[in-house]
Amino acid sequence: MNYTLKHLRYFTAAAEAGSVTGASELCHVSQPSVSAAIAHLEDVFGVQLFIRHHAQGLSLTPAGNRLCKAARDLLTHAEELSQDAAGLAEGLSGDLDVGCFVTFAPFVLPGLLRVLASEHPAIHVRPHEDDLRALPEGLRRGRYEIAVTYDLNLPQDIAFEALVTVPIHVLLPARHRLAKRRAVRLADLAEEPLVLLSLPESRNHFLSVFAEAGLEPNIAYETSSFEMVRGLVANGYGYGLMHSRAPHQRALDGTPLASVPLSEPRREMHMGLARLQTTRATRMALAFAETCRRHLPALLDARDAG
Amino acid sequence: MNYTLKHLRYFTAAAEAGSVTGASELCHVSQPSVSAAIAHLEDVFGVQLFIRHHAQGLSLTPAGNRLCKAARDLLTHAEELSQDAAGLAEGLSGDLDVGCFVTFAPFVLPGLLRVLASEHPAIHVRPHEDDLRALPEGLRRGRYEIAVTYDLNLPQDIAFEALVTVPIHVLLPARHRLAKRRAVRLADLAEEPLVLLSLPESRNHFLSVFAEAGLEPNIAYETSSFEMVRGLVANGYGYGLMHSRAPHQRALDGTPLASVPLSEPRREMHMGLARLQTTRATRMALAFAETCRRHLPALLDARDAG
DNA sequence: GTAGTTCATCGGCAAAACCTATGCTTACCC
DNA sequence: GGGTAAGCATAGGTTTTGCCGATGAACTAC
Repeated sequence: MNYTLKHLRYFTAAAEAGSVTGASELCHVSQPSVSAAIAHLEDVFGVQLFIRHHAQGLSLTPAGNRLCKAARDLLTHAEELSQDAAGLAEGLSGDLDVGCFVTFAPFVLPGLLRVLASEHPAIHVRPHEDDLRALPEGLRRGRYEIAVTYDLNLPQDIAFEALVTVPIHVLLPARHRLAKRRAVRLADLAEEPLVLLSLPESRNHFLSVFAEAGLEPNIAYETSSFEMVRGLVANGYGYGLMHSRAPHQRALDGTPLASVPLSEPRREMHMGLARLQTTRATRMALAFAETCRRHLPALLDARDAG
Repeated sequence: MNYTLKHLRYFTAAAEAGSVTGASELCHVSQPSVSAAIAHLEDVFGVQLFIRHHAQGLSLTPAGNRLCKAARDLLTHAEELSQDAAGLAEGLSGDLDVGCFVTFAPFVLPGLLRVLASEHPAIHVRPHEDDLRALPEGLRRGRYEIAVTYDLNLPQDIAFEALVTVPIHVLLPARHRLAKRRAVRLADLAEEPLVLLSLPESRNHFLSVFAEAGLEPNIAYETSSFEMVRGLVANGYGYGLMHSRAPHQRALDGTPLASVPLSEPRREMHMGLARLQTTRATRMALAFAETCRRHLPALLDARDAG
């Protein structure tokens, strides 16, 4: 058997009021309740807490005095815990863990965080970059409570809200024969060597684009790095397929490259927000989602315009 | 309605075990109890704490993770409070508030503290010096839980345990005609001027000694300071009556004086321990009392021999 | 498909907390 | 000194809470 926070509250109230009756009024309970709580604490602690003065209240014993200070500390600590919880639940301040698909994280997160910081300065986002297969697992394991991702093979337990339709662009060397076209068709590319971005889910996605058209690509290289694809393409090792587009036309080694839209209509793919179906969102997550809804499309358009 | 420490215990156990069932075994309660506790916390905090994986346990949400750390802190804090209480009740370590009659405090407390420190090194005594009237009040107000005092007019609510019988000594100037006697009678003194130690209770005590003998003293001076009495007596302003005897024969100004026992049998007065009737002693107080029983007589004898 | 695992819910029961009423002790006042 | 007021403790009865066993629901794994 042990003590409860309520016992401590009645005890400290009695110490403050200097009487059981006074404490009972402070705590809005009956006088016997306070009396019993004090007796209970004296029992479990094995220490006399108060000296009873008949008809004129109580005094703390030396031991009671020390325990009263400790009890007050514990109660304020408990109060802080409640405050923390309330802050997490309702407040728009504190840390918010957000997952994001690693490839486009540097394209969208900085802008989103900037907007969020202006709308909700007290929210501090902790970004977690993962590939498309790790993101649902991160949500399930509670590493983050919301994620920005593509709707590629999302499991049933993930709720997805599409925000932006993302087209496929073809990356070509700057001097490639197709680089000046306004659009290219899959059939134009089938014979060319492909530098494939090979990440979980996205790899299959690109291949299925060809399969739906009854074509099979000619895979020359596979890499999991966005910038590696661009470097290989720029240097003439093949063409690349991308959803994310950089605002400039150079690979990291300075070699120029071109980006041309794919002309065929395809099954659309979307960038959007993913959360667990079953969980209740915190207010911070809701605020983040609202910011994404309002600003994510514009952020991507601005990139395209630039 | 609020949360209890038990709720937090079940919650943190579930976080550690990664499952409700595991937590129920850790806490030796049924699985529904843990389940209900978590649901209750999620309700009062308004935050989802866990992500439920059907058939394979739980994961903390980001918010749950933060609250879990806070809950663990609070629980260890609560555990410390219990430890403190247990230490106060049973342990022989910590602070012990002790009252002592101001006049003889410098005669007995240093020696007592030295013996106590060797027997119970972890007990730290905080001495509180008061006059005989303030001591019972200090006990009642919880300023200290035990006191070393005389049994002079002690109220009914004070329990007194006599340890040493203290005789009255007569202080005389070194060259006084009675200074060489082995003992003096009250009748020898009645006409002499008296330098009276005038503290609450003790003043009346000295006067009643004369009254019982049918005599009335000739009060020349009154002072509340032990050393002031000695100084006045040494310089020839009268004789003094004392229960406490210094180990030397000089007043603070260097003037010599003599100390002679009073010969008459009188109502005895005792030095001993005072506590409130109704309170239960802590183990530290009991240890202090035992130390006093064993060493206080010897300490006073040694003083007399020296 | 079947067995195993795990969490949530339900109904009953026991413990605890609470309240009203009362008793007991002391302080205060005429 | 007796009466009154103040204040804590106890008693009895009611409500609330906590706990358990059983059951249901949802998923995994073979």
